[in-house]
Amino acid sequence: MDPTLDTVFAALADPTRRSILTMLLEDDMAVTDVAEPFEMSLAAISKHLTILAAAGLIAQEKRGRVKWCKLEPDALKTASVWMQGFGQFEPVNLDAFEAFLERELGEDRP
Amino acid sequence: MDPTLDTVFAALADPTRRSILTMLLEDDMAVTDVAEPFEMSLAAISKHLTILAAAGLIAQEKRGRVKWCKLEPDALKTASVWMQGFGQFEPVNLDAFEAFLERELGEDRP
DNA sequence: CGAAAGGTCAACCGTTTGGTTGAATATGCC
DNA sequence: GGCATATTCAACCAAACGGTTGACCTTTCG
Repeated sequence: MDPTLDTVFAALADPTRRSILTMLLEDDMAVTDVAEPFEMSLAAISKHLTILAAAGLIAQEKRGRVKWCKLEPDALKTASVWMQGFGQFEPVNLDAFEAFLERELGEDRP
Repeated sequence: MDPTLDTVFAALADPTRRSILTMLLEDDMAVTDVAEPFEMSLAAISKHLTILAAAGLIAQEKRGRVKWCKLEPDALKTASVWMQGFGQFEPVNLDAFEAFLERELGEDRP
């Protein structure tokens, strides 16, 4: 909808929402299944998903009574490009990039 | 200092703070000079700078009565790497990532 | 049909955020 | 010493955030 840098970065600032994105890296999920590993109400997760969708980070499609959530990484591009403007000072760090999948797909989930 | 993804993304979520970072791309600045173009109080800018420093995005060094602020892009690297992890499945974003690497690697050439 | 499952809505609550103002604290300068 | 400059501190405020609960639709299924 209106994925500005504000909304994207604000959406990414919450650990629960980042965990949700990481979960969606593996597969599309229904809202209830997204909520399952978290120790908070379904309504709270529903709100988080709304925020992620408003930021353009996920898309939600209702099929039957189930609402499927899937990753929509385009919104990340805007923010990523913005950040890379500062990257000119960064040394190359492929190690960190490789460590990403290990760390995020491993530890980060509740 | 505790530059987590939480604090980094939260710091980046505010447009004023992103503007400050952009200004600091050009040169190090004193707090008063950072505040000058904004239509808000000096105290407000001082708070923003504290948040940026807590996120590790800037460093502040006091010389005399002037506190100099300089960009500290290392904290961005963590967040950038995190984001790029999502981009790898997206062809469009893959291009951005390749461009990023090309630029970074290009610095070594004469 | 009626009941259960999947989600959202609405109202509420405590905490955080982003801003203000005025006083306070250093530091530099004549 | 005394005054201006640079910056932070403290108290306050409205709005936004992250969560809860209970009521409410919609869809599926026996």
